[in-house]
Amino acid sequence: MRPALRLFNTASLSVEEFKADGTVGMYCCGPTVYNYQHIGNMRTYIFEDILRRALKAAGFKVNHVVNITDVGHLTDDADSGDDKMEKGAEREGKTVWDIAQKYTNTFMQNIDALNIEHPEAFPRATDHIPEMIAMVQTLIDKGFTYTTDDGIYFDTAKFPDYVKFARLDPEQLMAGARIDMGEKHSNTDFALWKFSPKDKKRAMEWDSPWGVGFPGWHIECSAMSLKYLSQPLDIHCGGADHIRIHHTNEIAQVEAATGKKFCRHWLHGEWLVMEKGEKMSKSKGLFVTLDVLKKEGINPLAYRLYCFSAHYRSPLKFSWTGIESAAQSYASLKKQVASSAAKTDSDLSSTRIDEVLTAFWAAVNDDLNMPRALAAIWDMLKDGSITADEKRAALKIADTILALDLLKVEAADSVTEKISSGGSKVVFTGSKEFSDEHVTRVLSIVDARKAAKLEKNWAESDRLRDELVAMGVIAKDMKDGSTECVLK
RNA sequence: GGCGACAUAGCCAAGUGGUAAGGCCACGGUCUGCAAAACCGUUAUUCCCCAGUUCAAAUCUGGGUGUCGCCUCCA
Repeated sequence: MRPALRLFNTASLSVEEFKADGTVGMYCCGPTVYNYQHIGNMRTYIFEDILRRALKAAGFKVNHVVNITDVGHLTDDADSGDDKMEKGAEREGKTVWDIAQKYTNTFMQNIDALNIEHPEAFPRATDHIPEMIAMVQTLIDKGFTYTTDDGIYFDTAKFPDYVKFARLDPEQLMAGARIDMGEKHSNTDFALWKFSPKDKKRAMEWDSPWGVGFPGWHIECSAMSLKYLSQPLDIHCGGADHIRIHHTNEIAQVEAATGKKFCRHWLHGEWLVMEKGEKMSKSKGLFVTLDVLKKEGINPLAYRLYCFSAHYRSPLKFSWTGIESAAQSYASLKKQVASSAAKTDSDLSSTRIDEVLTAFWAAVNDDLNMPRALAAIWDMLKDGSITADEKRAALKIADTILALDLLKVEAADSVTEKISSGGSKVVFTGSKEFSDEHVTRVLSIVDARKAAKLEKNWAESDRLRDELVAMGVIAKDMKDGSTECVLK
């Protein structure tokens, strides 16, 4: 018996049993494609992927939508702010459209590398300008807006429930305001449509009933979520930063426009933080991408495992020693699976598998507690009362959530086999690439060491191994007489 | 300035009233000429500090210290 799926809801600040009729409509805030997504962004998508997989495991169908934000929002709320897409284009000497395509592509590559399932829809903001204009028009018609010199604004004073979701105190927000109010009536009012500057043509702008301009920063998610999902949405996710501004504004504009509840269940992922606890952020230039990880020889799935070490609602500290320990953990997990599991798939009763995975499902369904779920997997692997067949079958099921390719045998392409001139078999492993001459030198040292070992000249063979270490090579003597060289 | 979160072993962390999960590292053992790998085992009388509630507190309350986040685009 698996327990019912329980999930934290930001709206109630408590863990609730999740219920839905059949299909779950789920909207997750996606990337703005003006630059690389860093691994902190990826942490949120991994959390949402676990949510998606847990929903499916609990028997729900999922209709999952993730937006691609390819409209340039401003870097700040004042007129002086630059458009991020335009800045990206300027930086790389390309058009904004090229920039959007480039970073959409790398985003897709990244999520694929992390075994993140694709949602049912990936709508792009620029394909939905008419829907956004229609929603703004509705809000205008219903009297929730006012117009200033630079745009059409949502009047939060007309929506008394505005403060409810994030439990805001408008007076206090006012007191802390650091931004230029411009002509806004209230600090919490936000733009629905911005007019293009009169003296400058923007790279991305559209005609509207109110003049040439571009959509405000919150309208796209609202317009697109309502186009692809039925209201109220069952689930809406995003990063923790979205609670106070983005999601609060979304609720206001949607509920004002439709008169109906926007979304039932909200989940927010916490930050990946740097060693001092500061969040990884693009604007601070403090970030690591998946490609950087890969260059350092870290398997993306080791990063996925790293994300499971903390609960999604807790900040997770990132460090290089941390990611290396995750890589180590990932390697040893796969080795355990390979060595302890039987070679063939077996048909075991699902009751028995669920029994073996009791602790695992209890953890997953308890608000996606992946640290506990992983602990359950380690405990299961060490449990002598569970057979190898059962372990393998259980891991296959657990991997529908973990998606760590636990049963997949690694392709041997990172392993190179060479025969030295002395006839020794040398197997090269490891992530670093070495030049041909470097490899040749390693081979000759391996030969020399082998000769020394045959003469039982241990001092010489140890010296030669040290020499290899100095070159960044760890030599292991294998049972079959070959030498494995790990390049570091 | 306002609001909020967090503080658990060397590191990453789970645990929200019943006597400290798990991973990595380290250490010991088996194996090895020695190593490496693998396997087995060990590692927090204690959860930032002080006071309180309770039969019982890492978990609740009050105070203090520290770190971070949000209030501006942001996962």
